[in-house]
Amino acid sequence: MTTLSDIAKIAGVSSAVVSRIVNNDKTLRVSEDTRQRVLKAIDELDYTPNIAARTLRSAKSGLIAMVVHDVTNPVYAEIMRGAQTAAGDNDRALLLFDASASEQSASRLVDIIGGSGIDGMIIQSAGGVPERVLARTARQKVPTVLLQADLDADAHLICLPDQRAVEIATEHLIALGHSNIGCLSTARDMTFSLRRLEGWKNAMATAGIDYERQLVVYGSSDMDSGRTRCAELLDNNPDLTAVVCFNVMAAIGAMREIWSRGLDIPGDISVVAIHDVSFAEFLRTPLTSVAMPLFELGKRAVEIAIDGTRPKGTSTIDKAEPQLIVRASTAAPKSAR
Amino acid sequence: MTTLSDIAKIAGVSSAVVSRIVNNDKTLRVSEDTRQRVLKAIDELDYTPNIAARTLRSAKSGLIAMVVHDVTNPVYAEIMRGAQTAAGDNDRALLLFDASASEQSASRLVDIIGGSGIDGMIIQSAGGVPERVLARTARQKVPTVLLQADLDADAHLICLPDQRAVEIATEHLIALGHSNIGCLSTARDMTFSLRRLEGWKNAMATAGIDYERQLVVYGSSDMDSGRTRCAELLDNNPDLTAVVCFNVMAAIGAMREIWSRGLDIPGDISVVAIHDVSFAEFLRTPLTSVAMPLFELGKRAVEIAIDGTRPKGTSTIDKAEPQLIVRASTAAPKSAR
DNA sequence: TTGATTTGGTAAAGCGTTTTACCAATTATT
DNA sequence: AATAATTGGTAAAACGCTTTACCAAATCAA
Repeated sequence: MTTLSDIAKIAGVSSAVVSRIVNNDKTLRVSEDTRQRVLKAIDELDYTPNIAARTLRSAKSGLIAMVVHDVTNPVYAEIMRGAQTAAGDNDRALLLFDASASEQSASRLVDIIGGSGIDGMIIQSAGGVPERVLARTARQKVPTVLLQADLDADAHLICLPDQRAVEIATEHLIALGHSNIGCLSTARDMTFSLRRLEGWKNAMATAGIDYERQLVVYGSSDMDSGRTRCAELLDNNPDLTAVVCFNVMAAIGAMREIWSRGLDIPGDISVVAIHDVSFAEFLRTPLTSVAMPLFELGKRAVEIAIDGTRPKGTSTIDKAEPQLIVRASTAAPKSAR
Repeated sequence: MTTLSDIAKIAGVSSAVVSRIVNNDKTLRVSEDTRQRVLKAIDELDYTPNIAARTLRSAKSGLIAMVVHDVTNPVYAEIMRGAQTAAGDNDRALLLFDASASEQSASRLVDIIGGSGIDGMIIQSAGGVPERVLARTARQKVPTVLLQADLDADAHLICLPDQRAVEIATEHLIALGHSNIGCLSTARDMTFSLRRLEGWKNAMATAGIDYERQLVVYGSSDMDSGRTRCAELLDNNPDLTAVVCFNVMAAIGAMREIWSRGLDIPGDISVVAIHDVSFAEFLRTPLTSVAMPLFELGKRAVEIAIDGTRPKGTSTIDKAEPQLIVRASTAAPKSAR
């Protein structure tokens, strides 16, 4: 491999000069002639700095770890694309960990954190992250950005306008005439679930509708969970006419359960999901959803992770209101027809 | 940070011993007593080897780069999960690059390759990878694994049973009575598209059905492309009664086009897709598909990338036959009813 | 007793950068 | 002409690890 000193030798300077030219050191004074010689040598030998040496010396790897709950969920994929883009734009690369993959994967992550292998960490998967990972990031003072779900950790937190999104979804149902509206929530211990629940309660209260505890069930964000939790919801609430699902994949599972009972959507039950996906329109019943800026969430996460100056705290991505996209899965309840 | 020599000092040995214990060097002879002292110190100080130093010295980073065409496509996400799992199981981590993300991202990748930052490279996105990336991997002799699409590169190639999958799909349509069967292919310059096309031709020929060039259109693997190419297909082949789609997301786009013309699936046109997705069953018309071992593909890619002994060449993942999953999007053509 | 072997380690040379401190020549100032 | 300031660099010390070559002391064989 070509090294700094190879270049230095050819250009007839010390490697210090080459390093400082490569890194664009403004305090370096060098004649234009010398600079050109160095640049020429770099170009001719196609020199690229060795990452490991640079990392060792500078203690900056240029790598950001991203822990995602489940890469196959299109919702999270969109976040990843945002993160990916921001990483590229800021000369970083993304180390991906799927929390639902092997346990080994977490061990590896702990080693990388402990070994000063990353400059920052983004956690999309609060519930699925082993305690030891968090402990390590804390000990190593790795700037950590939590997405959506707060944790008892010294970290940044970026949120979506969760409460507002669910308010919008619920208000939509209420406007259609529903009052028996269930909540297919995500995990109980995630703070974003709670914010969303507030949105539901708020919309219900504002409309003067009484709500009961049994109108809420907690699950995760996949189809299977959506189906089983929705079954509970239906069993416990025979009069239910609508359900707000906190994740679009869970919503698909919920629809499956509804259909499997011979019920019609939206004839018997209206369904609205938080987050939109590209194929929502082409489902058996096109799914009404509330879109949120997922790409932006990923992008901002990276930006915050690499911005050492920003004080820790919570920020919300609320440039735009969540967008209600009305499709066929919501309609007036029978009672209102 | 705790370093090797911190441990050495505490345990009263040289850092060489500590290193060799950490790395589990079988040629090291050391008294059980000493070993325990070292292990104890490591445990107490919570020592983790510095990744950069290790990489610099050993020229092995433990990182594998994975270039994916589009992380939001669930088909590719499944490949990533496989890769992720294998990486964890082999003490590696995955560096993710989305070829459809920023151009900067590719530059960053080139720098990392040039800087000896990765031990291996997996390319899922043959068409989308800039020439300079390939040039760098070649120059750096980074073990490269191509997924599905061959390139003019010195690399491993892993394929799925593409031809067989399309044969199965096409045979299914033929068995239903179709003979006017179109092909919604993926990119023309990808070798897997060609293999799949062979499958179609083969099935057609075996059934004694004439086929014409205009029954094939080439596109990419997203919904938009599926829609526009399917439009061409329908325009050019008024008698078409079925279409085989080489990617499931493109298939959804194709269905959209078919529906938008007021045609019925499968009443007027049958649709079958290569690759299954979790929600295929819940589409407006449940989609008949042929499932292939995507997870396995990702897993094997990592295994091959890190196995330095394996000679370069092509391998196919064909433990199991592609699975035809018959749903509602395929039926007998009108002429046969 | 002597020589050979085994045991249980050690010393030190890199790996390729970055960065700080320093300096010899040249030019400017008085 | 003497001093000061600027120009255009250089030297060398880390960063933390791996690995090769080497060695003193203890044990063993004959």
